[in-house]
This record gives sequence, structure tokens and C-alpha cells, in this order.
Amino acid sequence: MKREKPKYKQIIDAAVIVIADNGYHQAQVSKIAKQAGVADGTIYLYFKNKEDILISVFREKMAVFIESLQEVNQENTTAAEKLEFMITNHFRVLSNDKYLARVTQLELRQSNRDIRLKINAVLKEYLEQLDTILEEGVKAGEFDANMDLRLARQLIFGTVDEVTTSWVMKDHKFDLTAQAPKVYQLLLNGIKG
Amino acid sequence: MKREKPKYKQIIDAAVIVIADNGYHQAQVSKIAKQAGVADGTIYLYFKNKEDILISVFREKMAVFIESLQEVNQENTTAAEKLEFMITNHFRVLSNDKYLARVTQLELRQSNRDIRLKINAVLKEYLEQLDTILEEGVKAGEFDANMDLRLARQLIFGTVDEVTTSWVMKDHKFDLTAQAPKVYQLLLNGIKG
Amino acid sequence: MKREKPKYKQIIDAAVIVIADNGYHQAQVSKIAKQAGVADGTIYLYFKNKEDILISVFREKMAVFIESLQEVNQENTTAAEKLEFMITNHFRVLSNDKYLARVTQLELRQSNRDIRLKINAVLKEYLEQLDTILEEGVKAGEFDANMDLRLARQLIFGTVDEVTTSWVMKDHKFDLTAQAPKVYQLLLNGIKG
Amino acid sequence: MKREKPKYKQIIDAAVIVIADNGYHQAQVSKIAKQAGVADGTIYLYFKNKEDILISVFREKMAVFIESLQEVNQENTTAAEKLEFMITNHFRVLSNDKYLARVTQLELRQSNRDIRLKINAVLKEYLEQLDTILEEGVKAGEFDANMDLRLARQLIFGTVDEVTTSWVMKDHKFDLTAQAPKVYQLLLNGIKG
DNA sequence: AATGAATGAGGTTTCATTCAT
DNA sequence: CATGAATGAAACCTCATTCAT
Repeated sequence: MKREKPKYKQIIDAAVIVIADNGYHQAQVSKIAKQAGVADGTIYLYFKNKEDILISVFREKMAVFIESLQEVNQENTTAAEKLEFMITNHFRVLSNDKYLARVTQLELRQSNRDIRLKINAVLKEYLEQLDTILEEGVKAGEFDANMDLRLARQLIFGTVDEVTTSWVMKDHKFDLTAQAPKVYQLLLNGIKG
Repeated sequence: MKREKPKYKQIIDAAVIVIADNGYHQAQVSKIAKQAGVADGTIYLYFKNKEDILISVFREKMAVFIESLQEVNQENTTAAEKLEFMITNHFRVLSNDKYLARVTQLELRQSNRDIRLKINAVLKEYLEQLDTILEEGVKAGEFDANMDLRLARQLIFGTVDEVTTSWVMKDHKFDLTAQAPKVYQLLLNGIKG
Repeated sequence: MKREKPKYKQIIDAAVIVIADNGYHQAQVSKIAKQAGVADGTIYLYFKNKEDILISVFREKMAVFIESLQEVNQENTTAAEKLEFMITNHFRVLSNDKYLARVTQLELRQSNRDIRLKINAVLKEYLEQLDTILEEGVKAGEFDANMDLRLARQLIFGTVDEVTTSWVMKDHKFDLTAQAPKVYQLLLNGIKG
Repeated sequence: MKREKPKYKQIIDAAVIVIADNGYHQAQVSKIAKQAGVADGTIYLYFKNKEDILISVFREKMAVFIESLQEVNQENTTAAEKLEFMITNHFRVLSNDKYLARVTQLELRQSNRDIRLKINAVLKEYLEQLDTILEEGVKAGEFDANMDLRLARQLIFGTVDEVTTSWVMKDHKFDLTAQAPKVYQLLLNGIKG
């Protein structure tokens, strides 16, 4: 008996590939089912509807980022080191899964407002981890005590996101992970005390 | 007899309103035609297809940003002052036209890959103006000579864009233009020599 | 230029034929469109949705019955004569349009509760005309003053409907209009004073 | 160990409840299985297919009517008394099982032509019992010798059915069994010699 | 130049039935 | 006998675009 991945995971992974290959609006349920090697109807044993597939893709994949951040946030390192890890990790994960990168940076953003709101809810956890780092850095005197925390968060996330999107749109023509130290330095300059 | 705006402009403006009010996916050509006060078929006398409307919306509205930057780039001010103006101007224009802000920050991004690529082509002019400022600043010793120019551009555009998007998604709950000096300071810290 | 029936009527008539030929559950919108000689989408310029087509079929066709009853109710005849006319007319109209008979007696009754309720609302007008006849007959001493009006209505409608349905289910094997005098006599016996 | 009803009966009863509660078109096999406390697949050990369940429901429940009529038809009473019993019994049985009444009067009639034909075959036995009463009544001089037997049957069944359906559609707002004597009188008037 | 009625392709989801365990 | 996960066919409706007037 062949041991299969549980179908839920199987379908999520198929969705990432289909969306990356065909684009958001051409990612029909039947294509995802075919890629996953299951019948169309089987999808609906594991997901409420198509929207549920898309949000689940994002949630499952973001979990990697969020968990690694939670871990690093519990370690005894400086806030600056944590920030550096966050950036490096972000770039590394997406570098290693170009399908995922295309899906999160380009395709999923084409979804309608409902899905976008649910995706943002997932993203919020990630941003809260970032906030934790920033608060800690301010308390430790590493980061500028007068800076606007929300702006700092937007500075960091906006930059990391823009660099990643740029990398995807330019068909990965530069080495994304190699940008991490430089991005870290620019951002640290911006916020350090 | 009332002198009417030329129909081309009329349709562009109608598109912005319809997209802002209904969202990208609910902005049907017939709605735009109705809002513009013309027949559906008339749209196709001025635009090749729907995609052409959307890109034209972006191009026409971006022109405001680009022109003002071209002007300021020809003035005798420091690169830092130019950067500050760029940020302030960006926030001010979108603050003054909340319809436009919603359309550019949220709605148009839901379009498919083809339209996104064409929108990026329009954006490129804006980013080139930004590059001009950065190069000038490096040459004048205002900005760090060792920094990666592309990263600096992504830092600045990514941050400004993220702050604006955040402001739109939070229903303009904070004063966007008031962020300009703080954003400028954070970014300048990042890149100054 | 060929003068066409207005499309609305054209589609209604096509629906009757398609439903009669294929049965309620096999009467797809595309079949109706094809039969009407229009595109699928054209249907939706004239009807809100499929349900709207079905109810409209019933409403338009019942109008024939209701109007003729309204006319006869305004004439100077006895209630018994009006009743006889009603029965004769009912059988004659359905005898002359076997498609319609199949649709109203068998097919439309397979619809779901929502449609059935709306169909019943249309039917109500017909039954009210019948009530008018009965009340008039009681007042004139033609019909039994002690009878239960609602039951009398159910007696008449139930019988006429059952005879018609029987005729349809037996593939029109007997002459429906020929039943009218006998049915009238049975019913009159039941309710006469 | 609790002695269970045989599964066949269990499933029939579950079907009546599910159809009455959810309506014909929302009575999925899986719902019936759940209500019956068995697995979906188990249904198919006792019934050939869904159609078979529905017809069996009707057949099993009609048996009550048919048996009681067979009994009364063997008694030494007048045809008129038998007719009265038939009407009273019909109303009483359905009054006592409102689930069943909804299912037979409203829901099962939404089924397609095939099922309807098979249901009619079951109904035929009932109508034959009614014919026996009528023939006996004619022979005994109780009923009009000149009347059309088929019409008389349709008069009686159509009226009883219409009264019952009306009662179900009006949510049992009147006392159905209380109608029996009045209905009997109306019908007897119609057919008595 | 302007109209707007007509077109027709294309996709999500349900659910009766099967069959390996 | 019993299970229940898996199957896959099938249809309503929308909307960008055309073209006769």
C-alpha cells in the first residue's frame, strides 16, 4: 500500500503549483484537482469552497514564517539580531519555494475583498511578531525610542515585501537571499537609536 | 448648452468612481458607461478594450506624480529636499483624492498579470525619477555611496506604498500627510551617507 | 425585415415546448434559448433567472383562464351557467394546447417550494373568480345555502384538476372537452340548492 | 442489546421524516442515512437506488389505506357507508401523521415523471377499491346508474385530494377530519341515484 | 459619432452511487 | 452485513464585446 500524503496537504500543494503556473484567475478547481490527483468532488470533502482553498494555502504557508519567528523571539538574542533573522528567513523561505513566492507576492493579491481580508487577518500574526521585536529593541535601547512604531513596522514590511515582489516580477534574476544583509543594514540605519 | 468634458476624460473619471465604489471585480464596463453618461458601445470608440481603460486610468493619474517630480528634479535643491518633496507630494495627492487612493492601492492590484505588467511599465517612469534623485544624492555626498541603488529605491517606494495602503485599508483613520516628515526621517536615516 | 414576435413571448412559448418535451428537470436554460432561437444570455435580458421564466410561463398562460372568467362573471347569466362555462372553458383551453396541459398539470408541479408558492399566488386569482360564482349562486338560491364555500371550491377545482391530470397522464386517450357536461352535472348535483 | 427495527423499515421512516423536514429536493441520501443511523452505503443494501426508496415510502404508507379499504369492502354495509368510511379514514390517517401528509401531498409530487408513474401504479390499487364501491353502489341502486364511473372516481379522489392538500398547504389550520361528513355529503349529492 | 440589444463562452459545486476494507 | 471516502457529470448565469441602425 502506497502511503500517501494526507489529501488536505496534497490539495494545498497542488493549488500552489496550479496558481503559480496559470495565474490566479486561471486556477480552476478542476485544474487543482487534476494536479492533486483527486476528483473534483474530493476537493469539497476537505475544503468548504474555492475561497477556503486559497485562504488555507496562505495560512498553511505563512505558518512557516510565523512559527520560526515565534521561536526566535523566545531566544536570548538582541532585537537587532532577531530583525536580521526575520529578514533573512523571509528571503530564504521564498527563495527556496519560487512557486510559493509567485503565489503570495503576485497571484493571491488578485483575489477579491473577502479573501483579501481573510489573508490580512493571517498576515496580522506575522506583523505582531515584528512589533514584538521592535518593542523589545526600543526597551533595550537598540532602536530609536522616539520612532513611530507603526511606521517602523511599515518601513520594514513594506521594504521586505517590495524587494521580494521585485525579485518575483523580474523572474528571480537576482539572488534574493544575498540582499538580506544589505536590506537589514538599510532598515537598521533607519530605526536604530 | 453645457460644455462637456471630452468623453475620453469623462470615461476615465467614471472608471475611478465606479471602481472605488464597487471594487475591481464589480466594475463592469456597463457600470462605467452608465456613470460616464454614455452608451456601452461608446466606450469602445475611445478605448480598445476594458484592459485599456484600466491602464489608462493608471497612466492618466500617475502623470500628476511624474510631472511634479520632473519639475522638482529640475530645481536647485538638495537631493534630500527632493526626496522629502516626493514623499510629501505622494501622500498629499492621494490624501486629496481618496477615490484614487483606493483604486491605485487596492483595486487595480486585483487585476491579472497582463494588466499588472502594463501598470508596472507606467510606474517605471516614476521610479526612474526616484533613481535620479538617489544618484544625485550619492554624487553630492548626501547619501551613502556604498548603498545598493536598487535596494534604496525599493526601500523608499516599498515604505511609501505600504504606509499608503495601510492608510487606505484602515479607512483613512490617521492623517496620511502628517506621516510625511517621519517617513522621510526614517528613510533618510537608512540611506544617508 | 421580418417582423418577430417580441422576444419575451417568444421565450415563454419556447419554455412551454421544451418543458413539455423534456420534462421539468431536463428543461435547461440553454435548451429553451435554442428553441426560442436566441442566445443563452438573451434570456437574462428578459427574465431575472430561471425561476422567473417558469413563473412567467404559468402567469401568462393562466391569464387566458382568468380573463375569460372575468368576462363571463360580468355577464347576465345564472351562476350555474357561469360554472358550466368555467368548466367547459378550462377543458377547451387545455385540450387545444396539449403542450400547455402537460406543463401545468405535470411538469410545473415538480418545481421546488419557492416556485410552487408563487404559482399558487397566481392560481389564487382563478379560485377567487370561482368563489365569486359560488357566492352569487348561493345568493340567487341556485346553490345550497348551507354548503361550505371552501369545500365547494375544493370540490370543483379538485375534480376539474383531477380529470385534466388524468387525461394528460393517459396521453389524451379520451376527449377532454366531451367530459365537460358530465362533470358539470356531477358538480351541480353536489352543490345545488 | 436493544432490539432494533429491521433496517428496511428504519430507512423508510427516516426518509419520511427527512423529506417532510427538508423538502423533496433537499432530501439527500446521506441525510436519510444519517437520520436512519446507518452509513450511506448501507442504504444500497436495502434499496436499489434513491428512486426505490421514494416509491417504497409511498407503497408502504399507502398499504394502510388499501388494507383498511379491503376490509371494509368485505363488510355488509351499503356502498354509501363504505364511501363515507373511505373518506373519513383517508382524512383520519393523514391527520394523525402530519409528516406523512406533507410527504404524500406536497413533496413526493415534485419527483420526476418516472417516479410519478410508479407512484400512480401504487395508487391504482386504492382507486380500484374505490371503483368496487362505486360499482356496488350502482348495482344496489344507491348511486346514479347513468353516471360515468371514471368521472365519479375522479370526482371523489380529486376532491378528497384537493381538500387534503389545501389543509397541508395551510399548515393544518383547520380540522381535516371534521370535513369528512360535509365532503361525503357533497360527493353523495353528486353521484346518488 | 453614438447607441444598446444581442451574443456565447466558461466555471463552481452538489450528490447519487460505488467499492475497498 | 456494514462502512464512508471517493467519484465525476452536469448547468445557471455573467459580462466584455460587436454591429445594425
